[in-house]
Amino acid sequence: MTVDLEGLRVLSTVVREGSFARAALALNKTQSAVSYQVHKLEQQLGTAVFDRSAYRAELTPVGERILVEGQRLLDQAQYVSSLVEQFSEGWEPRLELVVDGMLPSARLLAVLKEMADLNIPTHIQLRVEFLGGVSQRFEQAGAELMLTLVPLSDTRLSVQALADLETVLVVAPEHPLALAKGAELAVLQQHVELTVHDSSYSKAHGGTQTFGGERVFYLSDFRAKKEALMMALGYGWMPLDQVEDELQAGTLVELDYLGGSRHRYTPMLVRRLDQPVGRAGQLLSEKLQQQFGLNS
Amino acid sequence: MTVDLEGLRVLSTVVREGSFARAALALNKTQSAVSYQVHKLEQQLGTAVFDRSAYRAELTPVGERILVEGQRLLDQAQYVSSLVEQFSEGWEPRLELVVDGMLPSARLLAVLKEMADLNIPTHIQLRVEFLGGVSQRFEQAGAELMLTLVPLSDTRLSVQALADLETVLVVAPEHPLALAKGAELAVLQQHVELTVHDSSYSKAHGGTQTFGGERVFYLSDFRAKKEALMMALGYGWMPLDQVEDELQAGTLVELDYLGGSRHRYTPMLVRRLDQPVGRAGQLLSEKLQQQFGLNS
DNA sequence: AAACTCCATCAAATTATCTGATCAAGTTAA
DNA sequence: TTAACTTGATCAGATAATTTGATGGAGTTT
Repeated sequence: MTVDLEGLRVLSTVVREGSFARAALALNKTQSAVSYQVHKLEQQLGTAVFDRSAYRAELTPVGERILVEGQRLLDQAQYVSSLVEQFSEGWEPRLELVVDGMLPSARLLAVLKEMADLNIPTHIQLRVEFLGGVSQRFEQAGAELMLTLVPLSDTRLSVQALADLETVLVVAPEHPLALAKGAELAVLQQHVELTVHDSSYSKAHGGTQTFGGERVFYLSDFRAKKEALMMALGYGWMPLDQVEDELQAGTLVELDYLGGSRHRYTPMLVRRLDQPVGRAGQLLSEKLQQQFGLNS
Repeated sequence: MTVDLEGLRVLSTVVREGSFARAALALNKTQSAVSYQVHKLEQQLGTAVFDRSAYRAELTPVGERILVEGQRLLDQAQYVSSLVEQFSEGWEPRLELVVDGMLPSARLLAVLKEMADLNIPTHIQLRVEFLGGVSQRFEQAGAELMLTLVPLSDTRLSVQALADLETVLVVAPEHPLALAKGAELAVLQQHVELTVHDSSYSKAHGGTQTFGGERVFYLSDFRAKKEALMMALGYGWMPLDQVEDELQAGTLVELDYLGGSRHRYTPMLVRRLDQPVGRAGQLLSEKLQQQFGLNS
């Protein structure tokens, strides 16, 4: 009841060549084999594809439409076959990159767009995790690459440090801590800290928990965290590039904390040494290093 | 060298069912037939799709990707088959509508969008022509429907008059004719008239020609004509709805012409009586009548 | 009118695919 | 740990699908 590709291929050739006989020639078949395939296709569809009442067979309206859709089908089939060829040329079928959500997403997306524009056969999967969640996911999901902020020492991994990333301790201007001068840790602990939690553990997403005596509020990502900060729910660390506009506009202010209100992280591009890197992985690594800059 | 659908169907079933044997059961085949198809597919692709080194066969990375692309292929094949079913339920494979470019295109597009949203299997082709070109195209291309402004009397056609359409004679305010009061035809003829020409004849697109002593400038469509009018290249008739904004803003002004600066056309929805109307044609007719309104 | 080209059709030959049986290897359950 | 199963491969023979090659009627070209 369903079509097969050979029938469609023959249909397409007949239309292109203009007659059954010439299509047969083009396909290295006999004319009767072409006739057979056309009949088979018509039987599968349950409708006439050609009108043979005249001298030369002509497409019926349905036939015209089947031809168009069938061509798409043939092209797609061709693509599936060509995929494998590209895989054997070093392009990997899948490439998974795990990144820390603290990293500037605009840069990441720019890199991914560049990759997409190159029309690479590789499916690139991006996963966003936080802190420890990054390397955990990297291990467990068998991802090829990760961009993590947590240092690790595993001799089976290749680690390439990228340009530093700065974080700032911020609060809303109307929050009591905004006025504090040279606040100590004890002062901070009297208020709610907002934290983006490792998403694999964040079952209690958005719920308040007591943790080591401090009051911590867990959020799913930095977008939610920024909103919570601006609503003066608490204080917290934010990547500098994600709050630059707010600091400028004064909708968020930098905390005056004795322990230092700025902190540097070093993003690291990590891949496995025991697994060969495909062409897409290689390319992605280069583009990431270029976009994020090498550690100076 | 290229894949066939049966192999992909089997691949898909094996993955869904979890083993060759259970796939065989689901497909009403024997286990060895499934094995045969998988081998065939792998040979066609030139790569292993399953890794059989362990107890149960597992997809290779390439296999996973082939599965995904193959599924798309199978869905598309299913769609091609289902198309024919819908055609036999009264939906025509193609529907061509020829319209006069003077008609308000926003309304037309609204109707076409409504049709598209209904997810109809019919391919709707819209052709824009002008005046006589509309019925010419209707005849020659064998279109199913037309919206024309030129009255015709053919007993083999069904003609349904729609709500009138008004045109205005306009010029740019800086054009000499803008100041003319009660201009006669002879006065008009001293200036260049801008006309949208029947596109099938408009080889001399955009060129000036002498025609019956009058100087006429031919343009390809009303968008170009409006621009030319605003640049004060000449005077001409425009559909009221396409220049309402400009008349309001004063970037175009209505000519004071003795013969009358306004003219009414009656758009007519025409179809052939000798050909049955498909469901899409029926639906489109109704929506056009609804959108453009019946003649009062 | 003669020579072609169009496509259909049919029996026979050729392939492609499936069956059914058997096997080695790995898993499960008692 | 053995006995009973399951997993997928393989092979010869059976069956089904496709192709060939020959023929014919109808329409075209020269």
